[in-house]
Amino acid sequence: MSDPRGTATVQDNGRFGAVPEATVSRLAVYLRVLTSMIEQGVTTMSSEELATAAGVNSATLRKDLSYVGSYGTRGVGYDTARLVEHIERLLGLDQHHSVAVVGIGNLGHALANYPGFPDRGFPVTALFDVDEDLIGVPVGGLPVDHVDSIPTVCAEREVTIGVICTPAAAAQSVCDLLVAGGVRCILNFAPVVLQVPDDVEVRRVDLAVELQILSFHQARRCGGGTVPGVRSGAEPVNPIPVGR
Amino acid sequence: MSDPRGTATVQDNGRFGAVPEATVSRLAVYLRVLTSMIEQGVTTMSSEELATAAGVNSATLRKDLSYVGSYGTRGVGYDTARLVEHIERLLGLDQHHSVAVVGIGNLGHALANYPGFPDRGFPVTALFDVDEDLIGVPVGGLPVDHVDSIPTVCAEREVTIGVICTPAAAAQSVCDLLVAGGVRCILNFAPVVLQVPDDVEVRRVDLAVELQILSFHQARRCGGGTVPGVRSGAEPVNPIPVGR
DNA sequence: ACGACTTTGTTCCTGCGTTCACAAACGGCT
DNA sequence: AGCCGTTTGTGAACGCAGGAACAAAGTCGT
Repeated sequence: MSDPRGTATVQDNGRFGAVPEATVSRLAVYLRVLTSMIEQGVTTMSSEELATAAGVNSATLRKDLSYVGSYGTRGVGYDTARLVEHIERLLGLDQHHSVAVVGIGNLGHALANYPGFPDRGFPVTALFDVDEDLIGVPVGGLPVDHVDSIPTVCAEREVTIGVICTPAAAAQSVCDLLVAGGVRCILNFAPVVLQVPDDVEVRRVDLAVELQILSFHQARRCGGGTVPGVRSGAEPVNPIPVGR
Repeated sequence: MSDPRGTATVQDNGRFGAVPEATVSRLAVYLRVLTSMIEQGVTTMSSEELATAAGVNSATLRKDLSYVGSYGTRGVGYDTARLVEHIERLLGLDQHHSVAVVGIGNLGHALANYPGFPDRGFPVTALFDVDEDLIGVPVGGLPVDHVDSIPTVCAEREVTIGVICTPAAAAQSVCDLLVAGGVRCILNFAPVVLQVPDDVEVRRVDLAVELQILSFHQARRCGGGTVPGVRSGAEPVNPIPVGR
């Protein structure tokens, strides 16, 4: 009934020991920084340098790297090329990936053309929409297929990751189609909580939620600003118990 | 030097007691579920119902709501309308918000037209780009201004949130311009860690990182599957010490 | 009007994640 | 060759978040 997924630790089961979820997301950041530095000709970085570049504590970084069985050299630092290689392997980036984008609206269109996907090893190989006018139209060099063909096309092209950019109402049915097509990783931009089998991993990105979080922080900083007159009128001036 | 921001608890300072960061993001989700239910005519929900709809534990939900000084009725549940009102106030949504999008490429174009922003209280009131061909062109009914005018335009239109969709190389300078224009909340889609003053809040959304996290989970589940031939060839078969 | 049931609000506790601090290891210099 | 400074890797402590369990409170039925 309850779904403990979310911020839980990834309970190993495989080749590597258990790697915390938080570490995984940071590893992806390190990877980006490292590749960027390699392009600039940097061959060695200390944990301190890499940590500041990634915006984290150096101790956290070293502990994160210890999960990948890191090969740093004491007194020198990390070999950037080797570290990239190891992180990529841990993240499974040495395996084949193929992305399908469902819902070619504004956002889907943008993601279909997003260079960051193919650049980082995630080629987009299938596009889907329900709109007949879009079917067959090439977007970013790839024709759009009908959502009904999701299961067959995804199976054919060995799609590993599905990206849902549909309206909220269509998201669950699209999700079911992706799962039927063998897709077990889903990135969901629709503002709904998807129901999936246990062996399917869903990550939700809600852009409006991000703005609301920012709004909270600003309201917090500004201090005042609560508009009067919204209250029901029966409550005391300070209804919220301050402190805990 | 080190920047502990990120997953730290929001250390109060204001009208409400300290609210954990994780709670804030969930509150935004509850808000979306609640407004959706209200549209369907639901006037009362129990913590159990709301929790399952939001995909969280009911105890967690109740604890979250306790931070907003919740007004539930024991034996009945929560009045949806009142709860929405309280959450909106806590998140600062009763205050005026105005969003600027910088970088009108594929992604910026999509965000400028993203209905979820105005629908949830975040009207987009300014667009910026560096491309001369785009200046003056209306996107979603709003003309694009040059990035050089960011400080003045943001100040004029009282922009509270800046969204950066530029290439990585331009992100920091754009960020500086936004800060100069009085913007203190920034949503950054560029894959770089921005340097900002202490009173500016930055949230980063890296779409490729999301895919990499999914990739990790899939690699983890599949078990084997490491493609041979990519290796340098000097390492033993099992270079990573299994277990810790 | 009273009892029983439902549901909230809260307290305690467990577990994870982050940080500090230190010992082991390695390169460079004399 | 041996010493020293530097940096990694890790063990321990701290703090926060999540989950279970329970008492207070309020409603519904009789």
